Amino acid sequence: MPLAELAACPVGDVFRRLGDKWSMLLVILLGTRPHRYNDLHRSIEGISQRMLTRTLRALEADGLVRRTVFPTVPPSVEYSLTPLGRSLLAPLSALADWAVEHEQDIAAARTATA
Amino acid sequence: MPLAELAACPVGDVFRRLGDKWSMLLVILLGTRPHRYNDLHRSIEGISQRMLTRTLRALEADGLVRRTVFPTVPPSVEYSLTPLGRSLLAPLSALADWAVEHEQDIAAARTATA
DNA sequence: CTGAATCCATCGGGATACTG
DNA sequence: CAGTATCCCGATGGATTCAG
Repeated sequence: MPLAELAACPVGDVFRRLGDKWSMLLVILLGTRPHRYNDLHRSIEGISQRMLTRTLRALEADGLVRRTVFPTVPPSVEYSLTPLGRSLLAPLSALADWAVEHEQDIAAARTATA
Repeated sequence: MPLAELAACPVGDVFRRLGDKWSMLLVILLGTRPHRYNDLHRSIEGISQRMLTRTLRALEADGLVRRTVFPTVPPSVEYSLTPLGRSLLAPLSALADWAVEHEQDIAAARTATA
């Protein structure tokens, strides 16, 4: 795999897209099961309504998340991963596993520097 | 793999750390071979001295990058990946491969939305 | 319940100039 | 060569309020 060539390419875009505060968290969470709006709002703990909506809309525009409205009373909206979004779960999990394996290494480096 | 539990954990930290504009680019670039300062500055095309230095320092504090100073005249500084940094290349490549495979999917979703 | 709208603080990040 | 020091701007993101 030509890493040097990949660097300038879409890899950076993907990281910038998912590198914001909540995107990757939402993808992982929606990877477990579909969620409703307030369901997500309660699950995430700390996200504002504004950022939840904005992040969901961005992921929807990227084709990673599907938004399904059920015309009930009161209205109910379900968010789920698209096939593209689900295909992202595998490489995302690889990085998640790395993070878990090495979190104390990073913490150690930080305290050593501090 | 317990995805739901991982979500709240260090995964977010990793993404935020590498999600800035240049970090992941530097890791991939340093994964190919060690580089000197101006070497990186020329290779990256668009990065300012300020951000190059700041990003390198941050990666160094995270224990991902090693900075080696050779006391020559004029001074020469080499940046390379630590073992921890190299261990990150594998999951990073997985995500890079995903980005390359699906870049047209994302582009298609974007134009469909726009 | 599912948002939209507005206001405002913080921060990332670029341009430029200067230094050992 | 390898940085540091300032200045400055736009984007990110939180709090709050309003609405269908």
